[in-house]
This record gives sequence, structure tokens and C-alpha cells, in this order.
Amino acid sequence: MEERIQKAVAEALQKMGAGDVPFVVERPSDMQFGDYATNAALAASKALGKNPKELADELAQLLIEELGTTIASHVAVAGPGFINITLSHEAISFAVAEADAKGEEWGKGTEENGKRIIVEYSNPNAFKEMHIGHLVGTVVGESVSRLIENAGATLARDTFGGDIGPNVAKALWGLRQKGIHEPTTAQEIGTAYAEGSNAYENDPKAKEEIDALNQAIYAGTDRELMDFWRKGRDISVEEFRRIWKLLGTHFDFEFFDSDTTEIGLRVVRDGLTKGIFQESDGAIIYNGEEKGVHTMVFITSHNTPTYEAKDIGLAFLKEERWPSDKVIIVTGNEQTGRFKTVLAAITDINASLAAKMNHLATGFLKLASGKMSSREGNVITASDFISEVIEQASEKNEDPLIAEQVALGAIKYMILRQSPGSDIVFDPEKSLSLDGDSGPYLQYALVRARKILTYAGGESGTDIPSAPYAIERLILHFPEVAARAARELAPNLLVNYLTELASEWNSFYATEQVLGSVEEIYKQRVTRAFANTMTNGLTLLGIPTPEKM
RNA sequence: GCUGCUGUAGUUCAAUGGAUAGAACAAGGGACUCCUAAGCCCUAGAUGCAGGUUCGAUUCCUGUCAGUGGCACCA
Repeated sequence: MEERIQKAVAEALQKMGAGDVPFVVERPSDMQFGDYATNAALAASKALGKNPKELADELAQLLIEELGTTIASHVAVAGPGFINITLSHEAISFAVAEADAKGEEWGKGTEENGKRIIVEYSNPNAFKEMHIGHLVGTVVGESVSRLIENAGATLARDTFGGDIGPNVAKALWGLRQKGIHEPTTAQEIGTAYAEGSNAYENDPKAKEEIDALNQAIYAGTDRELMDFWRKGRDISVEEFRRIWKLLGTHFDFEFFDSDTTEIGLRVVRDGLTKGIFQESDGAIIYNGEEKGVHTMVFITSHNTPTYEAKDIGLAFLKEERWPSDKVIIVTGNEQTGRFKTVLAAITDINASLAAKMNHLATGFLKLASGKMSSREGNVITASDFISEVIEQASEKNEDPLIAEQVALGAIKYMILRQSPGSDIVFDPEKSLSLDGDSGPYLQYALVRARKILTYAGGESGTDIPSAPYAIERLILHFPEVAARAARELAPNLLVNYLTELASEWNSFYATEQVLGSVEEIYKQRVTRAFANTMTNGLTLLGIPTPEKM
């Protein structure tokens, strides 16, 4: 529908001699203005040197002819020169019927048809527990992936976990200190990491031992050590998979540091001979000063690759394993500066590879008490956090499955409602609340609609209301919103829309009786259209849709 | 010190350069013999500060203050 309007406006502008003026067609701030609005007259007034109001009047006239009364019942000029288009009841009903009939296909787009896109997210480190920060990346990455798939792309999901490096040595050292030779749980390893990390800071002897351990792991020749290492890693990864499954995520590729060290080292050393990297104090660095990015070490003076070198290795590894048109990498926003340096280096090595890499920074999930760090041991693990919210949800839901669905809805909503990149302040008291502007609010609206649909519809209520309901006029915008959210990698746009949709549905529900009314058939169709829209929308966010609440 | 991001209601968040800056929570008030009250309706309340660009600025630019992140051998 939006496309149709867009085209009509473009044609009208063409006729007026302002064909190349950029303009937007959008949903007006208030539904009372109409269903679509355009600033085309305002935009064109400068180019044509005419008064925006007069121009708007002319343009409105052309639009009426262009669209015809079957589509637009009303085209009006308002404010400084906006043109508001109100759709006809017929056009609205047509869109609602489409939302009803298309079912799961409702809202699917074609913008990314034929494109291969790979999304990297979650990125937990083995030998550490996933904390609530990883939860943010996982939830955002999954939703972005679904939005892009919905836009028609062929998509692959990958995650890149650290399984080698100083942090791993710290955990292994901690385990050995405790005399543990067979780690059994992720918690045990997490605790050992915190202790190792602490000792590294405060005990010079421990620091030496850990550094030696780190190089021994890179060397990989100590068989007993490597067995120990592998075992610990497997336990961590099993725990990750459990959480990913709980969150509705799976990965086509699970990459680890150890997969990328070799290729990373090779590419960087090769770059050194070409003058892309420099030697400095025995280390190999990328000097980013002139490009305005941080200078960083890629290979240490001990000949071990840093995360930056591994990142380069990963970029090439991905290209080899799953060639794509576009690469999206979701990480915490604290990595933005680092990413810029890595990207600058890759640009020098292979400009076309760098050109398709995109970074999506997520915000930090902060506690009211301040930043948390796994080094200091005061982390909230993803697992504990989810359990706590599930327990909270159990108070109102005896069925454990529903409690879990509601809890996940609450958590994901809390994360996705904000524009990605901004930090999320987490107040345990308030964020656990399932009221108001929340995931459960959306789920509840859907449950109520579905309940109506479980009753067989009558055949007597054949009346048609004199005007379309507000909820209908909202439903028809769903495909545009989903497309825009995919284009801008911004699930929050969809969250906002669905919240408005739920609110409008609840108003409808409170004021209009569906079953047994004279417009029953019409209202049943609206109910189905709403249920499809909400179901598909929540699915794109990765939020479960409970059968009852 | 250099640099990135963020300052919107008491609080947590919205607002592709547009119309009367939207919600939710908290506060106060109201409606139910009716498909689930995790719901509905009403009231009150905000753009850090100073300039600039523009027909129009929460949005862009400059400065300033505040918060927060990054800045060579950690990830």
C-alpha cells in the first residue's frame, strides 16, 4: 500500500516538474490525520520556488486523480503543507482481508531477495559463563536475523567464541589451584576464572604461571593440558547451546578463536611484508593514526595473535566457508573502536571484503549498582537471570511452559524495545514487572484474540460497520514496519508498532463485542487479521506466543 | 590528554529535519450483569545550557556542562 502511494506521489511530482525532489511517505503522527502523509509539497516548494501551501493544494488534487476514490477517500492539506491521505473503507478492508488470508506469509517482504547475508552474534567465551551482556547480543542478533530473513534474504547465523588466550589460561590455572582435573559444570569453571583473574592482578608469581600456561595452550604440545582444555571447553559449549535453545537461537557456524589463529597470523604476517602492518617493540601493530582509528597490537611480542588478528582471520574464514553479499556483526558497543581498527586493516588487505562488513553495536545491560565484570566476580549470569524471571512469571502461571514463554517475552521485550546501541539500565525490581509496556502485554493481547477465534463464528452477524475500526487502520502498516526494521537493523521499530497495535486491540476488545454482534463476521475477520499480525510480529522478535495466560 | 556514544516527565524509554514531543511505570480519578482486569477510560507532568543552519531542529553544525565507553602486546 505504501508503495502504491509512493508511486502516486512521485508521478504527481513529475507532472508538476519536480520529479527528482526527495520526499517521504509515512504514517502520520496521529491517525486522525489519515493513513498516510507526505511532505512532498514542502520538499518541492524550494525547487519550484512556490508557496508550499499552494503547491500542496495542487499536489493533493493530482493525487486524488492518481489514486482514485476506491483507494483514497480523502486527501487533505494540513499544517505547513502536509498532504494527508485517508484510505477508503474499501481499501482498508482489502488490506485486512489480506492480513487474514495470508496467515504466516503476512508481512513477508522481497527487498533482500537473492541476497546472502551472514549475521554474527552472541559470541560467548568458553571458560566463562554467559552473562546478561551476552543475552542482549543474542536477543538482538536473533531478531535482526529473523527480520532479514523475512525480507527475503538467504541467511546464515554464526557465533565466534573465545576458547584460547589469557582468559582461558586464567580459568585453567584457577581450576588447577583447586586440584580439579575434571571440570564438570560451567559454574565451577566460571568461579575458577574469577579466581585466576584475581590472582593475575595481585600475585606476580601467579601471573608468570598463567602467562606460561597461555603460551603452552597456543603451542598445543602438552597433551595432558590439551585434554584438560578440551574438556573444559566442551562443558562451556554445552551450556551455551542449552541457553541458545532456550532463547530460540541456533547457529549454522560456531567458530572459535582456535579456528582463526592460524589464518589470522598468516594474513597479518603477509600484511607486514606489504607494509600494511608495522613492527614495534617486537610486536606487530596496525598504525591507525592517519585514519583516525586506534593503533592496536595484532601479534604480540610472544608471537601470539591478539583478538584483532583472530578477527581478521575470522573475516577470511567466513568468506571461505559461506561466501556472502553482506556480513553483519553484532557486538557490545564497547567494541566499536576496536572494530574500526580491524575494519581499517581489512580495508587495506581486501577492500571489497571490508566494504560488505557492517557492525551493529548493542548497548550494555547495566545494573543500578554499576557495571558488572566477570573479572570481579559480580556477574549476573544469563542462566540465573532467566531462571529468576521465570520464577517471577510462575506466580501467575502454573503451567511451567507458559511461565517460561512469558518470562522470555518479558526479557526480550525489555532488550528490544530500545534502539540498539543505547545502554539498558536494569533495575531488578522494575524490570521483572510484567505489567504495562512489556512483552506479556503483547502476549496477553494475542491470547485474548485467539480465545475469540476458538469459538465457531455465527452466520447471522453480516452487518458492516459504518467506518473502519482504528485497529484495522493499524494492521495494514505491518509489512512496511517489518521492512523498515530489517533495513535499519532496528527491531525496536517493530516493538513500538506492536505495542501500539496491542493497545489498539485492547481498546477494541473493551468497547466492541465480537461474538454475537450484528457485525460478527466482519469483526471475526479483523480479529484474525490482528492475531496474524501479532503472531508474525512477535515471531520476528523471537518472542514466544503462549496459547493462554 | 585524545576520542566515541548518551543527556527528553519523578523513573524507564519513543519520536526516517515536520503537525499539539508519544508511551509505560509511579501519582490521582473513573467504568464492569458483556469474548480473560497481565485489560479499558480520564487527569497532571519533559527536550542539560548557549549560539548557528533551516520555511521548520529533540534530530544537523559549533561551543559548553554532565554521565558513560575506548585509547600497544586482555577479550
